[in-house]
Amino acid sequence: MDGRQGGGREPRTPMRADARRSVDALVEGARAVFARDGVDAHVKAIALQAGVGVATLYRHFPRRSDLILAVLESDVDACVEAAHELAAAHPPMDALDLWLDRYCAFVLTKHGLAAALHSDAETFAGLGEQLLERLEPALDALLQATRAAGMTTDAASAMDLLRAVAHLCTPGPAHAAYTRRMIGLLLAGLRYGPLPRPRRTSP
Amino acid sequence: MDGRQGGGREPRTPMRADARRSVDALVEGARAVFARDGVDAHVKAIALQAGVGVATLYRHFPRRSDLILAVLESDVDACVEAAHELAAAHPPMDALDLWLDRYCAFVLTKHGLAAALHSDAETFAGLGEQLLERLEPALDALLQATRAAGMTTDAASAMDLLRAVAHLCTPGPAHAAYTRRMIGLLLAGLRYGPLPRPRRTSP
DNA sequence: CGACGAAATGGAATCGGATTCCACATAGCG
DNA sequence: CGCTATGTGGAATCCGATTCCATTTCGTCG
Repeated sequence: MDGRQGGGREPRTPMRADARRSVDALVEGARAVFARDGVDAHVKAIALQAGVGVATLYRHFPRRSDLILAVLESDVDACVEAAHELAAAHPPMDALDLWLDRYCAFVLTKHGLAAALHSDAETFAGLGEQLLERLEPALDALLQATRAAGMTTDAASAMDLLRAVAHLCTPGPAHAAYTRRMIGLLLAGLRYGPLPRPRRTSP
Repeated sequence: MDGRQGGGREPRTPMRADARRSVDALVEGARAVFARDGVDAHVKAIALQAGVGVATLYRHFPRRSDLILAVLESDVDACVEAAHELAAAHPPMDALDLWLDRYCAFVLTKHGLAAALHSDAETFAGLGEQLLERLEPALDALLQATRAAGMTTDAASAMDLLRAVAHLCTPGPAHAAYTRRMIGLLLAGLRYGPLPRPRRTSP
């Protein structure tokens, strides 16, 4: 990755004003086009929507995944903030549950992009990790609170849960109810701890 | 879908012998190439491996997903059989747990293909449903047994679980331990039932 | 304030691979 | 054995991603 504008906060070389304008337009355009056409939207459509040429797109986002990542980052930040607010406004277990709901809604909305996060191709390798790592401290704080209250076991880490929910959410918005039910089950498992595994008797 | 060779068992018009040979070669070739190059393998590579022309490939499998589906079907059948064997050899809860393990291993092995199952594109729409529907009665039998023994609630159906595990497995073989842990949690949730949801206090 | 060099830009050119087309081959049948 | 519908290979076509480069614009420094 270039690291100049996608993930990094502090560009070493101050970016030229027109370049910053292009990047912003591109991210906004990509958000709109991804929402309309899905994650496999044509590169040209994004450039058109942003009002720039394709070369400009490629200059700033050499790989498609860079663009996806950029689009997702602002949503992630909103999720992090929601965690703090919920923690302040609710008892630990409720805050945890409600935040998972919030996170789930985020992944559901962006499910097309989220699917790309764990595509098998190298194109997307490690793309999602960066997002999850940003989310991790927020969820970890919620979890620490429920653990301190004796409401959950440590059978799964914050990262574990983040991944699990992200995966559970991939089927798409039509299955929102299903997803929420599965997350509820997962949470109950976390509450009571895993079952003892059976001993294998035959191979 | 064509329905002549992919999913259907009984072709209405008896297929010509050379055509059947092509189909078999294609499926075997695709299995090999997918395993080597991943689900995005070049169409040409598959045709080459099968020793046929690309037109032949397209004639029998107009869409890529048809080929993927064909490759997966035999593995699914093995899973169904395993369910029956485990049910006969173990107590209900153990059989369920062990079978989920088996199913998880299957999805993990074919995770590249499994990822395609819930891709957002229409290309793959409904592709996985067919497989899950074949698996569903097998798991349902296992679940009925655990329910009869009072070991699980009906908080999730067989189909629910099938989907959940399939999704949980998508990260890939490297995360096998993680996946198994999450499934354990899910199972514990199923054992004890979901937690009551908190009432929403602020929007 | 007004050049000048580096960075950025747009659109045309290129490239790669999926999909389609069609003239030829062969199985299955009388 | 010959006839017809079905199946086949590979060449032709099409489509979109990626790269290239002549031109424009920014930001700075004299």
